[in-house]
Amino acid sequence: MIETIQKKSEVSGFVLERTAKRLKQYFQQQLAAADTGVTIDQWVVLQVLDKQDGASQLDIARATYKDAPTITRIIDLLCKKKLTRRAPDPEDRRRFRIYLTPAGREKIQEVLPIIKAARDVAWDGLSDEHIDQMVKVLDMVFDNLTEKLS
Amino acid sequence: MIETIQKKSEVSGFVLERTAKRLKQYFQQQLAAADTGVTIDQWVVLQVLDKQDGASQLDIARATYKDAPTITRIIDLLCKKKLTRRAPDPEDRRRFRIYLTPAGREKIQEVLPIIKAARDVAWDGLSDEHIDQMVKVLDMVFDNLTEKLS
DNA sequence: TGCAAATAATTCGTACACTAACTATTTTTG
DNA sequence: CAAAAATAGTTAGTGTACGAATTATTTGCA
Repeated sequence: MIETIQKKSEVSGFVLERTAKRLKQYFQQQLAAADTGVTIDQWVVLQVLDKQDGASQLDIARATYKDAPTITRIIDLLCKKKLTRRAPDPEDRRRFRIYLTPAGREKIQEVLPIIKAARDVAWDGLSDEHIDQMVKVLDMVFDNLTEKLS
Repeated sequence: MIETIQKKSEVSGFVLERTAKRLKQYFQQQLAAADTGVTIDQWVVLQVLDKQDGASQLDIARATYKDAPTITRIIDLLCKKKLTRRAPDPEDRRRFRIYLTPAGREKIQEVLPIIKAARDVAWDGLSDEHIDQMVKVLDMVFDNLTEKLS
C-alpha cells in the first residue's frame, strides 16, 4: 500500500478550520431552529454585555476578537431589535457605551439553555483532560500567530 | 481569590473559534503581502484541483466543506483570473468540470512555499504527538456535530 | 413511456471579515 | 497653546457563508 507522506501541519490546519466551521454552523442552526432571532455572532456580543454592561464598541471588539466595523454592524442590528442601546460616553464624546435593554436580558435567558445544550452535544464523550490538552495546543498556535501578526 | 467555575466546554469553543480565525487571518495576510492575488479560500479550491483536476463543483464543495453557492462564486473569480476554466461534462449536461489552466498551475507553484512557511510558523514548537492529540479531539467534535446536523 | 423525485448549478437576501478611507474627537508634544 | 498623532466609530468595497428559491437536466419507478 502506497501512502502519501505529509507533515502533520498539512492536515491539522484543515481539520481545525473544518471543525470550527461545523461548530459555528451547528450553533447557528440551533439558534435558528428555536426562532431566537439572533445569530451566533450577535449572541457572543450579548454575552460580553452580560458580563460588562456599558462596554464601548472597542471593548466589545477586543473581547470578541472581532474588528471595529463588524461590531458597528452587529450593534446596529441588536439596537434595531431593541436588545441593546447606544448611550454617549460622558467622559469621551468619541465613544458610545452599549447597554442591554430589559428585552436584551430576557433574550439572554431565553438563548442560554440552547447554547448549553449545543455545547453538550459538541463536547460529548470528551474528558476534561482531552479538552484541556486541546485548548493548550490551540493557545500555542494562537500565540505563535499573534506574535507574527502584531 | 474568588474564581468563577465554568465548564471546560464554555471556553473551549471560544478558543477553537479564536484560533481558527487567527489562522485564517495569518494565511490571508501572508498571501496578500506576497501579492499572490488569491485569497486563502481560493487557494483551498486550487489545491483540490491540483489533486483532482476536472472535478465538478459539487466535488469541490464536498472536498472543502463549502456549500454550492460559495463554490460557484469562487470558481467565477478563479475563471475571471484565468486560473481555472469551466468545461461542460459530456456525460451530464447539468455539470461542469473545472480544470486548472497553465497559469493556475504556475500560481500553485508560486503560492505553495508561502503556505508552507505559514504552516511552519503556526505549528512551531508543537510535537507531532501534540498535534495528533488535538486532531483526534477536533475530529471527535466534528463527528458529534455532523451526526446531529444530517 | 411518462411523470415525479433527485441532482448540479445559479441567483437572491442577509450576515460576517477585513482593508482602506473618512469624520470627529482627544491626547501628545514641540 | 497649536499642530501632529492617536483614538473611536462609521462607511464603502470585496470576499465568504448559508438558506431558500429557481432552472435545467437526469434518474427512478409505476
